[in-house]
Amino acid sequence: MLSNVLFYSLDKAIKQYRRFAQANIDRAGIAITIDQWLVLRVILENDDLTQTEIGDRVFKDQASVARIIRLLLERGMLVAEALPHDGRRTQLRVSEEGQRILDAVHPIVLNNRRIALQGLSQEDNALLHQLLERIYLNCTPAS
Amino acid sequence: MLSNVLFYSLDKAIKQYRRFAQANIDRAGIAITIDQWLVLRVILENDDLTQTEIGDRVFKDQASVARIIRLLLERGMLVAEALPHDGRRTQLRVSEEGQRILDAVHPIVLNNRRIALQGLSQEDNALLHQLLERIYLNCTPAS
DNA sequence: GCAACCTTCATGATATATCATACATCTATT
DNA sequence: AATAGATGTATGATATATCATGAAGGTTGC
Repeated sequence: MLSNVLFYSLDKAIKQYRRFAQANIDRAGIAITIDQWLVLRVILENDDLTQTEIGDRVFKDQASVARIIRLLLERGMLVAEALPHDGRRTQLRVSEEGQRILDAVHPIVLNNRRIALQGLSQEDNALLHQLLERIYLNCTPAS
Repeated sequence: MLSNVLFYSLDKAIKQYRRFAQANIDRAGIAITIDQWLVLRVILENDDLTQTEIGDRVFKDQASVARIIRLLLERGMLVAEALPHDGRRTQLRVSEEGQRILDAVHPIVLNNRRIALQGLSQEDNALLHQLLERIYLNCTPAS
């Protein structure tokens, strides 16, 4: 039975949550995807990461991060300036427009989470995080 | 903190599991993606579904299913024949090659699940499914 | 039997994921 | 300082996700 497949249950929950969350952002008239939002948030919190480091934090490939950053630059949510000490990199900064969008998305994210977790106790929530982390570790090759 | 974001934890676990599972299939020299495998399995279990119905079961868009089916046909894992009573549809069947691949993937899937769930008790496992289902329902608009 | 509507499937556009690779630049070693 | 190796970024190819739409076929009501 497919429903016994762990992948299937996880995939089902995350996809529904993703659709729900994205729909609520869209409905608010905010032009950003969840993935772009994640990257933008990481850059806001730490603006001197490489693309690979950003990818580690948001669990994306460097190539995906590169393309998301390009979009965020094109749409004016990020600005870049050359770094004098390393010609390969640029200094990324969340622009005012980017900050405006982050501010607008924030309450929506909180509300999404609240609705998604309705009926789950604090202990359920903690256990869920713990189990997900355990699965993550189990699937992570020893390094 | 990003780690507080439900989406983030779910995304992290499912992505790592997906990479782990796909790597094990690749390592066995089997040329199929997890998503193709899911669709193939559903067709094996029920070969008279429309693309939309298949999509409902594997939690994919009809457009995604259409493209996955085209690939499965191109790679000889599925065969199609016209349905006399409805010119829009075709009868899909898992080919011998498709069955061979399903058989080869099966033990790998079981092993993936076993490893991913190491250290989780029966109750943990049941609770995980239950919590994921609850999140799914919470994110599903009343219909 | 025809018109209006619905279903099924295909496909274009855009975003993301993954792998591989190319290119530039930086660092370490000698 | 020159070179070898490591790092940072961009991009091509392929697969998938989502939305929108088009085209063909089916169904219903009249």
